[in-house]
Amino acid sequence: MPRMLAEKSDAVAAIAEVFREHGYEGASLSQITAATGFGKGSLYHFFPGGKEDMAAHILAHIDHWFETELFAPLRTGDPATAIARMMQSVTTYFQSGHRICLVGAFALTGTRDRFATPIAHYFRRWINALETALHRTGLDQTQASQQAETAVLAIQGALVLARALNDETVFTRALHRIEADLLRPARPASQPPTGQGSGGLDGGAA
Amino acid sequence: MPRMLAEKSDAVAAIAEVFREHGYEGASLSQITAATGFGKGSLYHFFPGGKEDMAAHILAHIDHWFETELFAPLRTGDPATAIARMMQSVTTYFQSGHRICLVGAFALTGTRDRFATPIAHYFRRWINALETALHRTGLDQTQASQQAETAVLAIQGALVLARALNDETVFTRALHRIEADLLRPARPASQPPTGQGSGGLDGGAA
DNA sequence: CCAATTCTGTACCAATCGGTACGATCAATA
DNA sequence: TATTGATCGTACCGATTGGTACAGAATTGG
Repeated sequence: MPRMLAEKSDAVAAIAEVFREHGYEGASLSQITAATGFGKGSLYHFFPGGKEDMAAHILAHIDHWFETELFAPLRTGDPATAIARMMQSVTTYFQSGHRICLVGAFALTGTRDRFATPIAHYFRRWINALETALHRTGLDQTQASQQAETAVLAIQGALVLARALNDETVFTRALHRIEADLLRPARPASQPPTGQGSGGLDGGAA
Repeated sequence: MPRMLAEKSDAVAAIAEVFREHGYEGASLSQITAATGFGKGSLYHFFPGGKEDMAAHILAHIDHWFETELFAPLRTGDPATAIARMMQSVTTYFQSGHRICLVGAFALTGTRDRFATPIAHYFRRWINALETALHRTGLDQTQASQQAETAVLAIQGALVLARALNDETVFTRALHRIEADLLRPARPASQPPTGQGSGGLDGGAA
């Protein structure tokens, strides 16, 4: 069987950057050919489904990287170490806020409807993995769930705000605070702020 | 002088929704004409600069709305009341997470470079106004600044995550937590955020 | 070596892109 | 009501869109 002259995965990373820059709908094939160095022929050979096929491969690639690099350690490794490693990996991966989260960006436009399943899976697994780690540090299930959701949410917010203000210190400052919150020793059943409770029951999504 | 047959501002709101749906680069003029009901003639009469002109007007409109509805009360009104009102307005404006923040979405793609100034101004003024309110509740300047940045950041993250998971409870849960954090009575001089202290466990981020 | 198969550049397609031109249409004033 | 100038629809422009077709270059197994 003839080996490939070039790797499909070579293109995936380059295309991802085009999507990061212009969004899914805003990215044109000519920009993609320029960024990858591949002609349309090669592109449609690798990705017969066109742009949608490319985006699907990119999301799968991102998902796989986070799974092995972050999620798995959170689920099975030493919790505190895995959490510290997560913050480190996130900082590196997002280049201290200079690089955006493609999954988060996709979630904000109509692109979400096309890729709703992988987008939701990505964040759900991230939150669940972090929740598992927190639970194993001694936090009760409810607090672990809340903290995990809050942390992932804050990372996304940090990416938005750092880019909006064009200030990477916003990102690094936020990540330090998030890490401190996560590694803070478990509090013994702190009383909820009000009787309201904000629907504290588990938020199983649809 | 002939009165206007239709208001420019009528179009602004409709165009904003198109941008929310498809992003700036992904929004086409035909989608805009369909959404507004205006033909290209009217559109280019109102916005001689084309798409970029439209987006600039939209950003100005959003900025003005937030300025009068949120920022001004935060700066001059009763702090606790203004903060509570802010959370209420944010919930309504973003429809509990079903509607995205156009400014935040613009910040994530290359669109940011086109509108860097209004985007940065929007978030900077939001943070500053909230910081002022917090300072007037008794928080010292450093803590007020930190809390304000954290809150605005969390709101943006809540919008991303709620849309990604298609679960509005993520948004409402986050907003309740943010409000509780903001209105929590000032703590007496906890150590500044620069300290990496916390657990003192193995080394933190780079 | 050569054939088989994988890869890749180019030409091409209908459709649509953002934008312009311009005559028709409208409401208000005089 | 006639005039006026803002408002609006439509036809049209060159350029570009996402996508297809296909011949030829590259790379392997035999």
